[in-house]
Amino acid sequence: MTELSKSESEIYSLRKEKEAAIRDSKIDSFPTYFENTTNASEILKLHSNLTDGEKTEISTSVRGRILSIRSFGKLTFMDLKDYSGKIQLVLSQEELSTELAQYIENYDVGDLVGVSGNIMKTKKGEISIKVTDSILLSKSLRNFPEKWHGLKDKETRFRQRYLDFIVNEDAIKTIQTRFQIIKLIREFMDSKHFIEVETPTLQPKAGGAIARPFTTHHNAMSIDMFLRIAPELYLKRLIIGGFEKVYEIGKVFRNEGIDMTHSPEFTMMESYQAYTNVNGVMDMVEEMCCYVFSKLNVNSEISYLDSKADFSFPWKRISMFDLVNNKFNLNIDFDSDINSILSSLEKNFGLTYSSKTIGLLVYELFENHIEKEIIDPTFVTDYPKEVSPFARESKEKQGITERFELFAFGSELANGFSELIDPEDQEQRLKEQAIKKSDGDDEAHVEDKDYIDALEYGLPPTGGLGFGIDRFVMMLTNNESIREVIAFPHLKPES
RNA sequence: GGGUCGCUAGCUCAAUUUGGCAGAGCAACGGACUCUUAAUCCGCAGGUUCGGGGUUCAAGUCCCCGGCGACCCA
Repeated sequence: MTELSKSESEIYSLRKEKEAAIRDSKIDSFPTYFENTTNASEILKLHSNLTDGEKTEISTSVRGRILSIRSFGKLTFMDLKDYSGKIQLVLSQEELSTELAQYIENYDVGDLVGVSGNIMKTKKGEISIKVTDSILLSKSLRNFPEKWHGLKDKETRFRQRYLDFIVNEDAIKTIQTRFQIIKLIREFMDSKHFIEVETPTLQPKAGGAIARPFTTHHNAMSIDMFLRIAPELYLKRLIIGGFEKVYEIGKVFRNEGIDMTHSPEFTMMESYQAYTNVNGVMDMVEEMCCYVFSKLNVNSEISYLDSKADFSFPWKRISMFDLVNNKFNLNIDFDSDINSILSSLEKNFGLTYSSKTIGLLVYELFENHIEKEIIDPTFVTDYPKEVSPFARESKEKQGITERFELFAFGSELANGFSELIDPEDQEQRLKEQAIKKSDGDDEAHVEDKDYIDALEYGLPPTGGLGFGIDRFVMMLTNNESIREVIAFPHLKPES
């Protein structure tokens, strides 16, 4: 137990005394099981037609946490909260046995109790339970945050997330929506006959994305291992093995900074489907989001923070080259002369770039000047080969891949492509990454002979997708920070 | 990695500008109260001002070092 301050320990010992009084009472407390007949919101829903002041003989029992107590001496009101909502309890001392009345005197805000009683409506019109019996299920020994202002301090909210969930309805609602969304994504993928799989989280090589991994060590095998930065290369091995449609929802880990949109561990849905390509993947993403929106009753007009976006389908699909050309009034094509474009950018916009290739230049211009401005959901296509080591090169446009990233509200939501299936090409691309790595780029991809071996047995033409669950949830729950959509976001220990 | 701001009672916040007894509301505790729902009224108590050092007669306040957090930038 952490050390308590003086006022905290006073409350602690006081509540310990009340707990002892409860134990000393003839009423047998702290049962391991308490049967309820219904829950708070069900009661409110079923009895809204009562008239003010009406009392019924309908008996009910519920269980939950006491959120507040308003006492009038001989009449006491309490708010009881369970998973479904809140219900008011009315306790009239004259209608309870002396023993039970004394017993309930020992209840505090925060205690978990079971109650039985009859459903009624107060004179002021609040549906309540007139308590006839109650039992303490678990005692709270700590002082709760204030009921009106609640718990605001972000650090405390995330360090003691359970308190946040008890006190802040928005917090619990966000997490509920998160898991509902994940469930809906599963439903959709299952309906499309994808099978859900699990691939290694501990990997001897951290592959499938451009990111710095967390490192660990396996003692028995005596090798360093890495937490996965993506499940990609294993999922494609499953496609090689004959699974034609697979997906995985799980954590990936990237050893990078933490900010409003980045968490070192986050949740991705990755899917791979044989015999389709980048266009099929974009279609599927749209269909999947459509399913989620309709089940969540989300309007196609989505408000997020200060902006509004039109999520009606179909979503715009536009080449990164077109976006850049429109923005800078240029006419860059995959085979343009880089030097004349660099000088034109400098002359007309005062922008100094030293990109080595057309592809890298377009990519940098897009990242620096355009990405943040994309509000309506948009599939940006034609990613340069240099930044897409696993995507298949376009047949028509040299140096450009069949790849897209989906953006909305200035943030990346998804990434997908026609998978590179040629082992020689793949080997060459990873070699280029390895050179970057040896030049000091610790995010560059490692060579992976084992994966190349697998490709040599034949990967069918395949469309792959990575879909960022956390950011999707942020947009649908109107949360600015990724921490809000993660039940237990990481914080540095205090000491 | 750089910058700005913050950390005061269990919670939400004052007091920092100009160094001069560390305060309020809610929660708790004692009392009154049978229809409240931020209940009301009376009373009482609660502090390592994030930690360490320095300046000063005097530091929550100024200076230095450290911790944690928030935001902005790269």
